[in-house]
Amino acid sequence: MTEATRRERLRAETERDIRRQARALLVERGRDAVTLRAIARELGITAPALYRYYDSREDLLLKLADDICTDLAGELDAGLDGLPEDDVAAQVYAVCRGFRRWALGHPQEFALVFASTEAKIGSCDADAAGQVGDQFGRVFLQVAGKLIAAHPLAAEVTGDVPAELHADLAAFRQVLAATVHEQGVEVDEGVLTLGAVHRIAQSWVRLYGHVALEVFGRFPFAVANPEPLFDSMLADLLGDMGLPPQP
Amino acid sequence: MTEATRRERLRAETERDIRRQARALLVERGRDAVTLRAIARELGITAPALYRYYDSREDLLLKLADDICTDLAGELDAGLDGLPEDDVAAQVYAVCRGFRRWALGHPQEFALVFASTEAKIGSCDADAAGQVGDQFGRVFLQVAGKLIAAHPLAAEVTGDVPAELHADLAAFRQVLAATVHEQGVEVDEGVLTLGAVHRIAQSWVRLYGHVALEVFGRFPFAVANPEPLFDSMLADLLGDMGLPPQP
DNA sequence: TGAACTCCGTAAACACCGTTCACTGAACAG
DNA sequence: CTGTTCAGTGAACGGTGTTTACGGAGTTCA
Repeated sequence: MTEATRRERLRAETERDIRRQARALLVERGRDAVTLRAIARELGITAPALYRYYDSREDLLLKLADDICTDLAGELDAGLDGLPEDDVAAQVYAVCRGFRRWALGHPQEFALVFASTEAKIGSCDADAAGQVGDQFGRVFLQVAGKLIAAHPLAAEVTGDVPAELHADLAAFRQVLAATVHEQGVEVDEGVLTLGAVHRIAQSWVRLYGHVALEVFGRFPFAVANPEPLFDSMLADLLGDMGLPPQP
Repeated sequence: MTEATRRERLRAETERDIRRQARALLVERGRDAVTLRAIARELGITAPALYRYYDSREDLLLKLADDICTDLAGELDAGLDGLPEDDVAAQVYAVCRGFRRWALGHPQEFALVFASTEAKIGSCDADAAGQVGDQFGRVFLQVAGKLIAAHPLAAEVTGDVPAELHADLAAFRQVLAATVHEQGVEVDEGVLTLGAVHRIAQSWVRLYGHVALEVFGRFPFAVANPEPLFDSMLADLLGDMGLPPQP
């Protein structure tokens, strides 16, 4: 039945335990508290044992960031679950609101994955094959692709895109197309204009900007009631994308 | 001449040295490398001596963040220096481009001040008196205020602002007015509509969002040529504010 | 079964870290 | 000169990441 040997099962189990403990420490007391010795102590083993599973603390944090991306993607997917297949607007709202909710509820994880100066952590860029690197990026790009496909921005928008941007945006288009395709949804090449992918990038700038500012408390004034501020940004953003207003 | 006693002079001098060393460590090897022992070692003293100057490492980092804000403000002010007093558009461009340039050139400092989960670091919100907390906020808000004053957005924009936002935006308006006033520039109360300050907040979201994404490398695709991407965002943003296009 | 091998976990050690504490000696105030 | 203030010290405590040599259990194969 179980292909795995006893040793392999045990190994997988402790690896899971390690990440779970690391995660708990990160959530409760911040990145600096994710300590090899603290993890080991909690697991009833010694710190050097962890080196059988990870090359270093840095390596563990990297894997942890990957886990977090996957969990976030799962949460966003769950939020997408009950929605009608053809109501792209609702899906976009769900992903954007879900991202904000998750970030506010998991500030330490957000900081690790989305505000880390270590280049290796959570960098969402695609590898050579044009596949997106992490699970969160997958969800975001899938919905973005469906948004473009459902609400084709006229070609006239493309004219606005400066020539210097073409190369980068073409690369982005490829990533988008690959991500959407991976999910089985076909999107017309003609619809995926540079202007459209440019707007997607701008949308990510605004979504990320708002969420990060809120998580880090860096608005230039004390925001007592942040939710409507976010909603107005979101409405604006989706208006720019050609979607009708929606609660 | 010098009112200060010998002891006071020496104290001020070593305090400056401490911050300079701390800053160097932050820049060269990141936040975690800003270590009391490393600073002391470099200064030829022992670590406990630093406790005569700061309550803790955390306290030192907080003061460091304040220094950084002031330096950033100085750099932005310098970029503003040669510009014609009445060309607000040029001033806005200078501040936005200057902020990006600074952030890309000082990623560790940017992360400390603008992406820290510790609430006490760099939180730009105003205190009870309506004064902005840090020097960087001062520069940003001054230029924003002048932008509104020079290019009054018609009152019709205000109608778009949801009622739930009014309280927060009114607070922001107060901060803005106080900051601009502090510099001697008068701005008409009628011009500072809620719609206008709302757009300022949205502009900060986009400026911060782009810069942070670039510093942390979290665009969903590999950006080979980020400058035009920033410029197009900036042009869009200032178009929204009612400014004419500009190189 | 028994030998050979793989590999998880250990203890000890090294070089760091923040922080506290009792102390010295120079600068200062009168 | 006397008493006080205070920057800086050295020792110590408990914490950290990481390396090393080593034991012992799981696995493989003859």
